Amino acid sequence: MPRRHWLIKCEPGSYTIDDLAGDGITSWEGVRNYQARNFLRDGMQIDDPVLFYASNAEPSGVTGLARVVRAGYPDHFAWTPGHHYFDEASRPSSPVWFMVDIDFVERFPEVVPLETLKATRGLGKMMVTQKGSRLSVQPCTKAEYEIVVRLGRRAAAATPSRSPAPGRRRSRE
DNA sequence: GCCAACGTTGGC
DNA sequence: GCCAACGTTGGC
Repeated sequence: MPRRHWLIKCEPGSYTIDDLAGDGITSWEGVRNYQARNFLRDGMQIDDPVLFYASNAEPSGVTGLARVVRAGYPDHFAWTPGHHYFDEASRPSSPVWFMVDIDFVERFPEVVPLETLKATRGLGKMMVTQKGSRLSVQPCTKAEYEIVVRLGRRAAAATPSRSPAPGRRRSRE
């Protein structure tokens, strides 16, 4: 099967690429949307590349890369009464919700903002750039993934305010 | 904090 | 099975 590529969203108040860098491997539980569930359960395979997207952020955008290290398995947090992710409809004998494990790969020097994604050639059809796209687990194409990676690795150089071009720097104040 | 877009629930 | 009401997501 060809390698699949993904984008996962999380609000910085919950989890960030820095948290992932610190944790290394983490479980990705708590997704409570059927379409996203299907991608977690049926789509994500070990070693699939993942874009890590910060939503509701300033700015929102892709902050780094992760990798699937465990394919879909039942979200057992749904079975713990009182837990934030508890759902009485899910049982060990017939789990409703699924999760994966991901591993940290890379933190971009700067976030690649949604605005940049929208303005970048080749990303016009990417799910995350569509209006009203709320899915927290999305597939993307290999080409889209690679474009975003290129943007992410160049982000620092593309931020003009950060470092003036050498030739234009004043030698003395 | 606003609100548009979307998903889910439940009355009928 | 329709659809209004409601809840949530997430850009802005």
